[in-house]
This record gives sequence, structure tokens and C-alpha cells, in this order.
Amino acid sequence: MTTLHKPSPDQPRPDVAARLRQAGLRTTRQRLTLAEILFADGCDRHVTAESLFAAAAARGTRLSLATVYNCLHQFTNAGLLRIVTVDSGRAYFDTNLDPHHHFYYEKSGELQDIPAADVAVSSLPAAPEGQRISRVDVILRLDG
Amino acid sequence: MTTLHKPSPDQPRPDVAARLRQAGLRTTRQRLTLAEILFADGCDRHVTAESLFAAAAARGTRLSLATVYNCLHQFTNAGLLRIVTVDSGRAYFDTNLDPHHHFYYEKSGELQDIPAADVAVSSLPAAPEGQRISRVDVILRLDG
DNA sequence: CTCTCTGCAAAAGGTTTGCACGTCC
DNA sequence: GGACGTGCAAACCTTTTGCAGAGAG
Repeated sequence: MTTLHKPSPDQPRPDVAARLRQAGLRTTRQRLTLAEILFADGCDRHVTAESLFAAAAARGTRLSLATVYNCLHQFTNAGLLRIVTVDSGRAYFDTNLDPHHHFYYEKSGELQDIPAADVAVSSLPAAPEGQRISRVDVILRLDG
Repeated sequence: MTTLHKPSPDQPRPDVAARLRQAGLRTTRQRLTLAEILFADGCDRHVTAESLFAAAAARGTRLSLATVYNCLHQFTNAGLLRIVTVDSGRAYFDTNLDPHHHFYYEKSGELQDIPAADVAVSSLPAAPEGQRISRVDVILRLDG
């Protein structure tokens, strides 16, 4: 049996904990909570620091906003998240690591994935001398 | 001959002043200075509020950063500029209004235009129900 | 003369940092 | 026990706002 004397609301699933360890991150309570929210069901998520903080608060975990920022960057550096830049003033973090693109609802600030296959970028210019293209971002802005 | 008694360093060219008036904006000293920097030579420019502020200061015009922000938004609303979002935390303004895309040098923060013709986006997904695609942004991120 | 723009300072986000304390291994 | 993470508050940076005074038409 597992630890029975601590029926916390953010009881981590083993795969989430393993995922953190594989990424070289210690499995602290706060990281497990955030990882659980982000990765547990395998769905693609787009979060901001603020929205993730709210989600953690909603499930009863007490942690500070600074820790959310720290964890988001640690997860990003560990290759568990990537940053989507669609708005100067707010950073979005995306759990979907495969190449893909985004719809951005400018009114609501929502993001929606577009599978890479749905956008055919058939020709690209060469990178300038001495440069390497690290990523191709396609953003379809929706004004409705 | 034109006004000789005022050899100011930001003597506006007539076309810049006309451009402001056509856009429905009063030709104030500050706007003329900024418009001169942005539009005078017809080259495409990418500025941030801070860089434009510095450019204005460099040519000896005294104006406040808040005014630069105000003017940038006024120019944008008047259709003289557009915003390029490549970095959450800083807004770039682009004098090139034609459809086109961007190289973004992540190290230096520089932007470089890519003509629309150089990027062939041959298929796009349909906009979600009730939505309209207001813009397609393609950003090629360079890490060098 | 009126209406709008500007300047300033202050506030408002969002994000980062420094340091003492706590906790994972 | 030692290294690493966390919490808090304060700092930071970019951007916005409110209001009094200046300038354009």
C-alpha cells in the first residue's frame, strides 16, 4: 500500500512523477501538483502562469505564483513544455511538443492547436548567413 | 524657399506631414518627429517604444516615453503601422503594411522582413465556426 | 477659442530576483 | 546532511492611465 496517512487532493499518478524524474527534476509537492494538472490526462493544454496558479489553487494546493513561474521555466528547460508567443504581455505555455501551429482568439485570449499537417508551408526562405531556423511558428489570429 | 528661420533637426518632409493628415492625425511636433524617423526614407522599420524613443532623443527631440507609446498606438489605429508579436514582454511596430512575415533573431531581438512571396502557405485550416482569420503570422525564429 | 495632444508621474500588469527557510534524497 | 526548491516581498520592465497645461486648427 502507499502512504495512507496523507490523502492529499493532489495525489500524483506514478507516470507524472516518473516523467519529472526522467526530466531530471525533483518530485516536490508543488511540481507534482502542476505536472498533474498539465500532463495527467495526456490532453494538450495551454496555460499562462496566472491560469495555472488558479488551477492549482482550485484543487486546494497552496503554492506561490513565483513558484509557478519557476516551475514553468524548469519544465520548459527540461523539454516538457514550450512557450507560445502570441501576445506581448503574457506568456503561454503549451504541453504539446510536436510541431504544430495555433489559432489565437484575440478577444478571449484562448489558444487552440492546429496539427502541423493542416498547415502546408511548402517553401521557406533560407536562414540568413550563419543562422539556423530553430522554429517556424504559424499563428492564425481570430478576431471574433 | 521654405521656412528658413527654423533649421530644426527634425524638419519634417512634406510627404510625412501629408501622410499624417491623410490618416486624420494632427501634425504635432512629436508626431512629425516620430513619423519622420519611421516613414521618411520609405525603408521598412521595426521599432519598439524604447528604440523609437532613443532614436528621437538621438536626433535631439525632447518628448516623453508615454507620448511615444501614445503615438505608436495612434499610428497603428490610423493604419500607418502594424504590431508584430514575437516576444512576450515587448511589442514591435512594423512600418511595412503589406502581407509579409518575419525572421526573429532571438539573441539580439532583431526583426527582419520576409516577403510574402518567399513563404508559400499553401493550405490553411478553415476558421472555427463563427470566426474569421484576421491575420496569418509566420515567424521564423533564429537562435544564432 | 476650442478641442486635442503632450508630459509627467503614478499605477498597473506580468515577470524575475534575493534570501531565509523548508524539504527531497 | 547537503543540495536544491519554495515562499515571500520587493524589484523590474514594459505599458497604460489621469490630469493639468500646451499647442494645433
